[in-house]
Amino acid sequence: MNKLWLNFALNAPQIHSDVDEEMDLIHALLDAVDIHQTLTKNSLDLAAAFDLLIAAEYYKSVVHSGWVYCPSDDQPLLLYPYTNICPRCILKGKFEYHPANKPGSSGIGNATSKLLPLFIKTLLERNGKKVEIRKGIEPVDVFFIDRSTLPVTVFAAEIKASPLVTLPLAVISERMIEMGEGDEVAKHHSPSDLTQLFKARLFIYVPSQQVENVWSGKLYELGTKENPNDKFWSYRGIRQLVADRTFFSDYCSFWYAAFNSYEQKAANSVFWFTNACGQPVPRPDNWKRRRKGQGFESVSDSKSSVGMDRTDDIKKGIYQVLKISSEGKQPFPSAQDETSTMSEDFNLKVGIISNIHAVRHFEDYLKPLVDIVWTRENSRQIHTVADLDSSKPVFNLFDGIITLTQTLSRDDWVSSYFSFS
DNA sequence: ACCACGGTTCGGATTGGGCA
DNA sequence: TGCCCAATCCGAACCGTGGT
Repeated sequence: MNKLWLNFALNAPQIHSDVDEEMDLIHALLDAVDIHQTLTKNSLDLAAAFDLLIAAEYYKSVVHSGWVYCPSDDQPLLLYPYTNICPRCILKGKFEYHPANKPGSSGIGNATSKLLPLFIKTLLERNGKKVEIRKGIEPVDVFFIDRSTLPVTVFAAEIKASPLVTLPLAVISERMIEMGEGDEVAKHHSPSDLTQLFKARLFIYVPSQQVENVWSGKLYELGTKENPNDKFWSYRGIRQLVADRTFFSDYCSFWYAAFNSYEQKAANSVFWFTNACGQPVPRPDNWKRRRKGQGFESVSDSKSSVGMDRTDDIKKGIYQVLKISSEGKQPFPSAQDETSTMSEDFNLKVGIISNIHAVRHFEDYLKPLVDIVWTRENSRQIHTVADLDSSKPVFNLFDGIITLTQTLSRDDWVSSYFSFS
């Protein structure tokens, strides 16, 4: 039963980016947000920008397989989608199944739980705050440390990060033909390898609204992945792209629409680009069945939810903050602890950090809990606060839930420190 | 250096609640 | 009642860490 994590919070290793490309992209994204936000004043820009950072991470692992050949329009494309459909056909209202290209769980978890703290740190620093982020241990993911207060304030955070959308990659293809009944015919919509991946001109496919609810894809050039070891091609590409105001403005318009449809489960074709969009409606006759059972594939499973919106994750997060608070804010006195000297005195705050607030599940899963305060008391005779020793401290279940889209705070320090604008 | 361990995310399988 | 889908349960794959 040690509380090492508490004693070493101030001395834990600092989190830093070991590659320039990451910090370069973060700054470029925040520059783009600054410029765009002065025009639109839309509070979603930060979260939209963060999705591009995750996208850069996803695009790292693009491979030759997993592309879909889409012959429609005058320009055939090979597309590399991140939900289970052809992204171009869906904009015409047609569900054309093709498996999504989510990278494996392993690397991505680590990357995002580092990228979100770095993104927030950079953001706060650009607003003139001094920020230290340190690697948490045991139940804590990351510590945010504010040394401008006395005593020092330490925010112990549980991190949950997951993108709303990852836009498909695209390459321009020549029109393909195949053998039909003894004659060559135009190749139809089908899975295909991109045999010339390296040095191919890779684009991001951005849905752009023509007229009310009519969308069509625009291609923005990202650049090239030079060879298998070219890990940061997408970081370079997106950094250059976001300097283009047209791109960022188009992208944000799309992202707002996607966010709205995610929130309302609206009947909008860009809805099908968002994670956790569920089953296609109406389901086409030839829609793919699941491997087992009589169910059908989804476009994107409700489990692959957005931000902190996965139900399992909310529950896990609440347990974590409760455990951290209980151990950290009101330590059990024990002989062992008396002898161990706390390296420094600090004020502990506890909360959850995510890219996007719990849009769908706040009402059912979080709202009933937000106003809970607690204390530890082993008497069974407590029925009102008056039964408690009046000097007994009482704590918040969490001091804040900080996300790029919305901050829920129950603490003055949290409110002022994590104000993003 | 190696290994065992626990933590991460993702996604397949199962459960169960709401609705026709 | 039976069907459908989101919620939940659980395991795979993988990573970092701490002990030997």
